[in-house]
Order: sequence, then structure tokens, then C-alpha cells
Amino acid sequence: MIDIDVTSSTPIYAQIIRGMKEGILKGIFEPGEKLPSVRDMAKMMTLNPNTVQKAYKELEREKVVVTVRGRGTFISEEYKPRKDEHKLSEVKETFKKGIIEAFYMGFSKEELIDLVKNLLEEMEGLGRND
Amino acid sequence: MIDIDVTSSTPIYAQIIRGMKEGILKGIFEPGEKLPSVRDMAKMMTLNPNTVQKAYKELEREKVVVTVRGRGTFISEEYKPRKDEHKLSEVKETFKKGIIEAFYMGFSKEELIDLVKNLLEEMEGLGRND
Amino acid sequence: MIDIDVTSSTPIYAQIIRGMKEGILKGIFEPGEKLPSVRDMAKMMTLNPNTVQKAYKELEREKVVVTVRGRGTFISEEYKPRKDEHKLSEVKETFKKGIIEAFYMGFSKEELIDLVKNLLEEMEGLGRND
Amino acid sequence: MIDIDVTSSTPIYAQIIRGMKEGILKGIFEPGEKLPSVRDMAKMMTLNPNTVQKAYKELEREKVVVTVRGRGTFISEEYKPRKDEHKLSEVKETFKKGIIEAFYMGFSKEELIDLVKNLLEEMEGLGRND
DNA sequence: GTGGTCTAGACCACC
DNA sequence: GTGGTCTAGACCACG
Repeated sequence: MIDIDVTSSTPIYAQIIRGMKEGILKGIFEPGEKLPSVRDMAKMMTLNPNTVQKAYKELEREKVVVTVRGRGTFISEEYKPRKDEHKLSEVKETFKKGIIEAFYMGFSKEELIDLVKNLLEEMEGLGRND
Repeated sequence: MIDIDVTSSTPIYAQIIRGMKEGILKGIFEPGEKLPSVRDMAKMMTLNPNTVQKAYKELEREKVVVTVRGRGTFISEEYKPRKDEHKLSEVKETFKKGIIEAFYMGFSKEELIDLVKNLLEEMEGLGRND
Repeated sequence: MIDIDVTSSTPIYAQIIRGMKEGILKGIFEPGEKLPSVRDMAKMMTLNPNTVQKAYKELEREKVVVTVRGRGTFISEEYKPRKDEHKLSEVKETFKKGIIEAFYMGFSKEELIDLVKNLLEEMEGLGRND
Repeated sequence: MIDIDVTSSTPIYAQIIRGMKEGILKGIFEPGEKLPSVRDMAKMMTLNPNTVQKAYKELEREKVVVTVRGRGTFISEEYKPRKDEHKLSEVKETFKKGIIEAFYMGFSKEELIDLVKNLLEEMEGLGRND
């Protein structure tokens, strides 16, 4: 379902969050769709339930997902992107970090832009303004 | 010299590494130039010498910097970028993470490319093919 | 577990690294096996945890060992030796140093080869092609 | 004269010692030959005189070299190799270290023996029982 | 003066 | 529980 690398330095809960978001953007998860329960998800991915719990909580906080008491967790029907300043600067930092590392691998500006464009294509279905 | 945000979740030593690399790419540090000694740098940034040491060591491992016995640490004269597989996938992951987050803020593909291009311009002097 | 000579000029962390590698080659540590936690190892060897940590980190950098978040450090399941130029010349230097010193003790070429062969036998189980 | 790498982790004075010994074994320095003064040597190799001094002192301690007050330092006429226990175990340790690292680079026993043999041939003129 | 190592002890995020 | 980071302070080898 979601690729998890337990040896990665990225926390597992963060990998889940990212994987969910990617899945939603790619259309693998449809708005309104029900997610597996924390327990099931944990069993399926052989993870600690606490870890999955933490990911769900964060996704809910970001309004990517909503939990209905007694019914379960669902992909938000209408996710309203908010361009808040803090988040924006975080994203910028992420790109900056990538750019610096890319230059240190010998990439030119053009190659770098191409790399990003390729990644965009690779993630087919992303970025549709729907 | 290097901006450090002690409240950031990014470890201080990693911020130093990134800051140094950025400084070198921007031409603020010249190849062959001597870095402040571990102690001096620590004093300047009111950090523990061990923290600075850790950053310097990692920079040396990446061949960004060389240490000369008894004399200090210097910017590498000739840094040969090597496109190692592992590093490349790391960079890709970084960009992917940025892309997903950006889309979740409502960016379109075009806006995203523009964002990257702007960041590139902002970092004046980067990516020179010298 | 691992012999440490605190009076040696070889840093303790380096002795741990070497000891671990030797143990793995000898089959004392099996692939996938869990290492003692940093704290436990430190307690067992009456060392500071930071020292053990440093050794573990370096072993991880060399891919001899992997750390799994929240669970601990494990012997790599599949260690892929890579003959990198830098490392090779390092090994050559080590042998060259040994050869020079041996000759200065009056060893002949034949005696020297025998010495190496004996050392190889002594380290039973090393160099298995598995 | 002697290759020195100031960025190496091997102390410079140790590199000098090793270089001298290698030169003697190779016949580049003849027994009885006069060595440059500490000051000249330091100037020639752009090193700190203290460093050269230290190397000379150690070479004298090992009786590889003799200093005649007022005349200078000379290669020993008759160097009598002594197989002292301590030195022997040191050499063994050096080889052991090399062996472990070599195995970790994927060398087989045979390849390792070949490597050592090649190094021996490379160092033409070494090991003559003269 | 330089970096390298080590100890002691603390706090934190993650699982 | 695990490893990761940081501070404080000490000692050492080297040049």
C-alpha cells in the first residue's frame, strides 16, 4: 500500500503521511473513501499501532482526513489548500535543501529543472486543479 | 556567518553543513580558504565545540573540506562532484517531498516550476560550471 | 565481547569497529542479528555511550550495520562489498606499512608471506565466499 | 624526496619515518650516507622543523640512523634487526587490520595473498637479506 | 595553536 | 525501550 523504509532517517509516521498524501494526489484514494482502521493498517504494514495513530492524527490536524466517531476515518471530501506563510517557507526550505545538494552533485541549473520536471511527470496525475 | 535556528527540528550540525555548502556555492567561501577553527566557530555561534566538530567532520567526509594536521580546516581546492546513486535518490526524495507538500498547498505544476526557478535566481551565483 | 585496550593509541571507537567487523567475518555475529543497544554495550564495556554510538554510526555509514528506528541496530542482512578506489589504496597503505616494518625486523619475503598466511588461518572462517 | 600528505590522518612525522625506512630498504639511501640537516630537510619539504626533528629522534631511537654531534645524522652502517615481541605483535596487528578491511572489500584469501605479493614486487629491492 | 577523543549527563523524538 | 543531539569540560597528539 505505502512503501515504508524502517531504516530511513525519516520517521515512519512521516512516511505514512507522505504516502497517504501522494496516494490522494494520484487518485489512488478517492475523496470520501474510508481508510483502514488504525489497527488494521498497523497489522497490514506490520507497524506499531501507535505509529499509525500518530500519522492519522496529523493527517486529521491538516484536514486531509476526517474521523467520524464510531464510523472510522475518511479522506476529506473537500480539501481546501491554504497557502499559509509558515508552510510555504517550509516547502521553500525543502526545495532549497534539494537544490544545494543537487548542485553539490554537479547538476547545472538546466539539469536541475529537468530533474524536477521529470519527477512531476513521474508522479502521474498530480497537480490537477480539481 | 551562518544562520542557525536552534528551535528548528533540523539538527544544528546539519544546519552548519548546509550553511557552509550554500556559502561555498555562493562564493562567500573561496576554495582553499581557511575556516574558523572549531573553537572559534563555536564561540562565534555560541555553540558547543563538539557540535561544530561534528559538522566539520561530515563536511570532510563529503570532501567539501579538508583538514590539515595542526593547521586547521580548509575549503577543498577542487571538489569533484560525484553522482552517486544513493545521494541522487536522496535528492529525488527531497524534491518529491517538496512537490507533494506544494501540491497540498494548492500549487499547480507551473507555479511549482516557477517557485523552483525563483529559488534558483535567489541563490545568485550557484551552479556555476567552474 | 570485544577486546578493548584503553592504553592503545588506536581510538576505542575504532577498536569497536574493527572488533565488530572481525566478529561478523568470523561468524560470531550473524546477519540480521541485533546488536546490544548503545547503552547496554556501553555498560558491558564500561564505556561512555557516546563512544559506542560513534562506532555504531560509522559501522552504519559503511553499511555493515543498519539501525531500525526505535528498535535498535542490526547486522546488515546483505553486505555488498564495494571495491572503492579510496578504500583500496588505504588497505594497500596498511599492508605497505606492515611490510616495511616486517622487513625492518629482519623478515624475508617468504617469512612475510607465511606470516600473512598464518594470520589468515588464525582467523578461522574468514573470507568465506557466501 | 619523501611523499608527504599533510591531509592524511597519519602524522607527518610518522610518514617521514616510514619514507626513510622505505628509502633505505630500496637502496635509495646507502648505509653511512649523510642525511640533510633537520633544518634543510624541513625547508626542502616545507615542513615544521619540529616535525622533522621528531622523526629523526624516533629513527635514532630505533637505531636506523645515528647522529654524530657536530657532524650530522647518518644512515646506520650496520642495522641489526631485532625481533622483539612487542614490535612483532604490532606488525601482526597491522596486517590483521589490513586483512579485515580487505575481506570487507570482498577480497578472497587468494586475492589477498596476491595483493600482498604484488605489493612486495612493487617495492623492488626490498627484503634482500643483506 | 589545531583537531581528535572521551566522559558525564541531559533532553528529545520515535516506536 | 531505542537511537540522535547537544552541552560542558577534560586530556592528548600534532605541528
